[in-house]
Order: sequence, then structure tokens, then C-alpha cells
Amino acid sequence: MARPRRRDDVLRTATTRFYEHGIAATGVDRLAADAGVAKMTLYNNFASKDDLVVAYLEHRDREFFERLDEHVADHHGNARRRAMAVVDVYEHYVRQDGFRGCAFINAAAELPRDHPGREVVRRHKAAVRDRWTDLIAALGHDEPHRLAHECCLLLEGAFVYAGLGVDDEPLAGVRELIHRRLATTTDR
Amino acid sequence: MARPRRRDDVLRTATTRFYEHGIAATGVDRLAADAGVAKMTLYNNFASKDDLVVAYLEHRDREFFERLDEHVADHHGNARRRAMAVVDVYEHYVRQDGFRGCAFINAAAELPRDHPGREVVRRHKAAVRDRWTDLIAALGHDEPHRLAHECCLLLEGAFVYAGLGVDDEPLAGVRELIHRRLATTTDR
DNA sequence: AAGTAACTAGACAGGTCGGTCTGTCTAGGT
DNA sequence: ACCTAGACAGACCGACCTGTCTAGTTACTT
Repeated sequence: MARPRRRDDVLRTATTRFYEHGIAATGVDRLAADAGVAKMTLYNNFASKDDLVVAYLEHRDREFFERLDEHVADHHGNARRRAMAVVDVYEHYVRQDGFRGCAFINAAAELPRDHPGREVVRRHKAAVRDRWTDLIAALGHDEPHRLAHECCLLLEGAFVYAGLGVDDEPLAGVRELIHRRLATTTDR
Repeated sequence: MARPRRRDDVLRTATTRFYEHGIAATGVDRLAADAGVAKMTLYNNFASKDDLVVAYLEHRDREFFERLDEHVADHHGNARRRAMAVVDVYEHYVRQDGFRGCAFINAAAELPRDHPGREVVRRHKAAVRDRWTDLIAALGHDEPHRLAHECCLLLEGAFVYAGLGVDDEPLAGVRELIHRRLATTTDR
């Protein structure tokens, strides 16, 4: 039996529209229409718009880490190159047409403080940092947590600047910066 | 003659409400009511809500740099300490009750790509980096642009993480990181 | 071929949105 | 004492919002 096709249609459409136009600016009527689905089908698959927002963020989170896993697998044997895979993935998103900054940060900016989606965002960013830590630990650094934190900040900062369009070649500088940082075994 | 008082009331109220609840989530009716002002007074002072949004962002930009100037002035004579004033100001915002991340990034996340407010945000972040560059150049570094860029990324990344509430003591790490970075005269 | 579960379009309710308009009131300047 | 600019409250507009409901249709399973 096929996966629930309509649900995927809705989720896929939400993924692009929520990102491109923002969550609040995307009404469920238009969303359903764009997905080629009746509004009731949307509400049969998701309890509410808020519920759909959470599903959207979880979907993006899954997609991100799948992509990261692929990039990491592409370079097995080369630990430093594997660590740089995180930068690769961020760069992939920056290069997308209609790039508008980090989907998670943008969502968090729109959601009220008690919205369950914010927790998804929080967990995602924490997971990214954990992944950095693992990859850096594999490099044999003495303080992987600390270095991972630093890489996170650099990359996240560059992602934000890229989203605002402050720079022309946004991630080039940070790639070099992180690459050099990973080479230094002493971290002071 | 007094400054246009009502206009300031509106702008001040917008500054808190737009930040705390988001721009889209703040209706003009409620905004006017909170400011203790008739809706028509709001529209007599601002052409549209979009216009008010731009004024809001410019107001925050002004406020930010005024605060920065004060902090810089507090440490005249000590160039490194002056540079760290940027971190001081960011920390001031992080410590505020109801801190919800960078007002400019949050606004940009909500605004459509062609909204004039986005340009204000872009200019603000570019101005912050320029200020970093000046402060670092005063330290006698050989490549102030490059180091300023790095400090920007670190601080901006930390600001984002702080806004999401990933860490408990969000800016402590980055302060030490930047402080140490500014000590190194060679920047490789 | 029959049954059933999922889908469809569209109306509907109750609210909020940005923005306009009217008519009244009040404070200051002359 | 009069005039005027600006602020007032509140009705009003059309558009859009989330979410519900109904009634008819499609498509798969047995």
C-alpha cells in the first residue's frame, strides 16, 4: 500500500510555502489549493495549522540530517573532510533559489514563545551542535565540545548574514575559517 | 514646542509589541489601543503599517548605536575593552526580560523579500560589522576586516543560539572566545 | 458487485486584518 | 472670543483568517 499520498502532498507544499512566504502569511485555503487537495483533507491529516507547522519543522529537520548523513558518507576515511560536511549542507541551502535564511530561525521568529514548534527548533539546533561534536571528536581533538561550539557559532552567524544578503559570497569565508580551525589540534 | 508626543507613543509601543509578539501578530487596532492613541492618529503619523515597521527598525538601529557609543565611551584609553563593548551591548539585550532573539533578524524573517524594512536590517548588520572593523583597527591588527568578520559571525551565532534558548549562559562562551581572539595579533 | 474509507467542492461561522471615514471635542495661538 | 489643528471614539469596508460541516464522488478491498 502506498504511503498516505495526500498527507505528503500537503507537507511538501507547506515546506516550500512556509519557507518562502512565511508561516503567518500562508493561509490554509491557499495551502490546500496549492497542494491540490481539499481543505478537509488537510484537516483530516493534521489536527490544526499549528500541528502542520510542527510537522513541517520536523520534516525539515529529518531532511537536513539525511542530507548531512549523505555528505558525511561521501568522505569516509577522511575525518576532517567529514566534519566539513556540515558546512557543505549549509552551503547547499544557501545556494538554493529563493534562499531566505535559516528555516528554523525564521519559524522561531514567527512563533509565539509557547508554540510547540519552537521546541522542535531548539532541539534541531542542539542536534546540529551534537553532530559537530561527534565529528570533531573523531578528529582526535582534546576539547570537542568547545570547538564544536565555536564552529556552530561561526556557521550559524554566516548563515544569518547570508540570509540577509549582506555578503555576495556568503559562506566562502567561514568555510576557510572552520577548515583552518579544525586543523589546529591545540584549541587555544 | 514639544516633539510630536503621540508619534513617539506609537513608536515606543510598536517597538515593544513588534518585538515581543512579532510584526504580523500585532494588529494596528491593538497597537493604537496600547499606545493610548486613536487609530487615525497612528495613520496621521505613519502612512501605513509597513511605514511604521520601517520606522520601528530605524528606531532600534539608532538605539543600538547610541547604546554602543555609550559603552565605548565608558572605556576610553583601553582599546581592547572598547572593542568588547559590542559584546556588552549584545549582552544587554540578551539579559532583557522577554528576550526573543535579534529584533532585526526576527523582523527580516517575517518580512517579504521586497519589503523596505529588509534593507534597514541589511544596513544595520553591515554597520555593526563596520563598527567592529573600526574598533579592531584601533587595536593595530593587520587585517581588521577579516578579524571583524570573524567576531561578527561568532557574536551573531551566539545571539541566535541565545534567542532560541539552547544554552543557559548564552554569551559567556563567546565573550571569552572573542576576547582571546582580539589578543592574538597574528590572525592566522 | 457491494461496501467503505478517503476524497472532493463549496458554503458557512465567527473573528481579525489593514485602512478609511465621520463627526465631536479640546487645547493653544492670536 | 474666535479659529484652527489635531486627537478623540467608533462605525465601517472588503478581504482574509482558522476551523467546521455537508453532501456527493472517487477508488480500493473483499
